[in-house]
Amino acid sequence: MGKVFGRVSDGVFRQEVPVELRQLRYFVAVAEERSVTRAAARLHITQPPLSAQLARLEHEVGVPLLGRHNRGVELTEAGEELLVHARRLLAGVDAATDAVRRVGQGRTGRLGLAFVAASAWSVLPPLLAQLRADLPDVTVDLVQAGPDEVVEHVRAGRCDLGLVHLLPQPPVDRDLDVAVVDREPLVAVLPRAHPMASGERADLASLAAETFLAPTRTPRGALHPHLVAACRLAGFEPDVREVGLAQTVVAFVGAGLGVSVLPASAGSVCGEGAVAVPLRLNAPVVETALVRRRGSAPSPVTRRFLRLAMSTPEPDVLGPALARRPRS
Amino acid sequence: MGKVFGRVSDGVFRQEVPVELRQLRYFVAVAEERSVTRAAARLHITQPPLSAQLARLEHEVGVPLLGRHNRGVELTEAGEELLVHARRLLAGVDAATDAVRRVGQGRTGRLGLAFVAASAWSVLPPLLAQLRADLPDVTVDLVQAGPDEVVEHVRAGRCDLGLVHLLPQPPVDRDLDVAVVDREPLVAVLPRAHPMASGERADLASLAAETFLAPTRTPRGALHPHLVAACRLAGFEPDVREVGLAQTVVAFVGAGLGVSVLPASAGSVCGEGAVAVPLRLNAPVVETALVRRRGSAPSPVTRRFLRLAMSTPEPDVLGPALARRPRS
DNA sequence: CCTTGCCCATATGTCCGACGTATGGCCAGC
DNA sequence: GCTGGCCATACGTCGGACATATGGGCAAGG
Repeated sequence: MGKVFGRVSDGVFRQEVPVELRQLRYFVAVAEERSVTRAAARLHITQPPLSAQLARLEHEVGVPLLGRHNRGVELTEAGEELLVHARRLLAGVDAATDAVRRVGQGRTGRLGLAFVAASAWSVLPPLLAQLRADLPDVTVDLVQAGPDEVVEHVRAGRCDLGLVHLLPQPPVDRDLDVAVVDREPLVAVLPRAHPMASGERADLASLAAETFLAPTRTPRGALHPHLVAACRLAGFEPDVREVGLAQTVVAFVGAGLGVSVLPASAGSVCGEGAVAVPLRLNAPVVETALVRRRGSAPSPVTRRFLRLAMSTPEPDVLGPALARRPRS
Repeated sequence: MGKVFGRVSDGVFRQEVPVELRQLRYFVAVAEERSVTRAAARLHITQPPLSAQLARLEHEVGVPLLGRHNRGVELTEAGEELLVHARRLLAGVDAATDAVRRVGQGRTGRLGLAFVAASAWSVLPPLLAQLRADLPDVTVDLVQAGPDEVVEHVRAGRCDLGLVHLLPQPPVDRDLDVAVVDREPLVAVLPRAHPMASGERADLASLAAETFLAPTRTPRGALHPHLVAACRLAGFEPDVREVGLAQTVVAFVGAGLGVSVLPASAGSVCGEGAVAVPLRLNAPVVETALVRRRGSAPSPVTRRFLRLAMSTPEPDVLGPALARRPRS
């Protein structure tokens, strides 16, 4: 063991042979078995290489760790000290790999999610509930914003995902990935006192003379174009008045200021004064989608969340949603 | 690298390839350099094996840790997580080896030390002071006891070391190691009013008629036999009265109950009524020694303390003490 | 006292894996 | 389109980790 050259005094000839985890694992086994032979059996190796690793470890640390007898080995004080540290370190390695694995699998982490207000009526709550149930260690940073701001947040990387309604003819965004997570038919939103409010189905064409209330028109705002498109499909050009958010539209309809055409989920917030009535035929569909910046790879949490959103059967008025694009 | 059989999907074929510290060290270097090539240079290896180790680590953890570009690499979220853990673990390994080394070198630990009361006047205080100065992280468990109990504590392994006076003709203890740490001449202890108390030197023979006070006689008690031996050397058999500990002897002498012969250090506790006077000639010497059980190897702290005690020039009335038995 | 048994250390051969050299592919910048 | 930088792959080499075989030392038992 002792080299012919070099003093035995500690520190000399410590030629940078770092400690390895294998040695710590072996040492713990030997310490627990109080025997090299039994430890070797437990480690599924033979005794000589285990002895060699122990000698190596002792050389690296620079102090004897084991007292050898003919009945086995005993720990020196330094060995007892090392045993405590080694157990802690090995447990730390396991915990670390677990933590890293969890992050890598998206089971731990943060998700920045921008969404338009209207989605809080429909897809967002069940999505978040599912997320909390499946991935309790994922923190969601929610940002409510208008449609344009949502897309801008995603483009700028400030949010991982955005939740918006798609336009009737969605533009091709080269830099965005789009995944539809919900489809809703449009419905007529009428004052409770309206003659058509009590009917099973509403005939859009017969509303042609009414004042139509719509959310504010913006480049990415989809509800306004959907309203206009629905009216045109029914054969007339609506008299549109912009009043802000969809929820404001519903409130104004309730106040008798006009009628509107909105996604079906708007019916859940109609309150006292307004009612939602399905359209008689050819009800256009509004798609709600998650958008993601395409440039960089999605974070593990993002991937996981997307998988969740695509695999979850959404409450879909039309029927089972088509899960698009299982993986890129 | 990939075997012909087995899917590439993660998790399959995780055939128990544990993470090694080398990989963590490499990974930290790469993470810090944000470049495999630069990290390889820093690690004094070439780039390909470093890439291989990284791939191996990623395979073992099961999730990608690095995003590769043509300008270098970037950490994934899992990589960032691992970086934190890896730094902590590597620092933990260094701290652990340091701690173990300290224990192994006796720079940290506990020392059980039994001692006789009289040694607290002479060798013990400077020894403890030296210990606190040189090895501040060593805790000393002090046990004061009679000579027999001290030896018994050491024999039973309850104390690492014992500090006792040696008998005039010390018995050969097969199972004990003895290291003399101090030599003191015997002195006469006289009442201040005693005719001989004012002299430079005391003539023991002329005290032959006095009552001699001595510590209680026990098998290992050395002071009583030393007193008797000194008197016999002076040519008379003393009239001895046992009164307990050496400090009691001094107090009784001060009270005028008799005279005594004790190690020179007794003079430092004589107080008002008693004085210590060197003997005229042939003053016998009392040796104070550390005793240790021979059976088992001494603990690192014990070794270190013994080295300290042997190397320290003790305040020796005779002159430089002979350091006996540097190592067994 | 000698034998037996157990356990750890040493010697030696084999093989995997860590490393080095050479090379290819990919992407940015000129 | 060419160049340069960077990472991955291919392949040969060598050290080290492991297995087999053997030696030595101590305790228990004859």
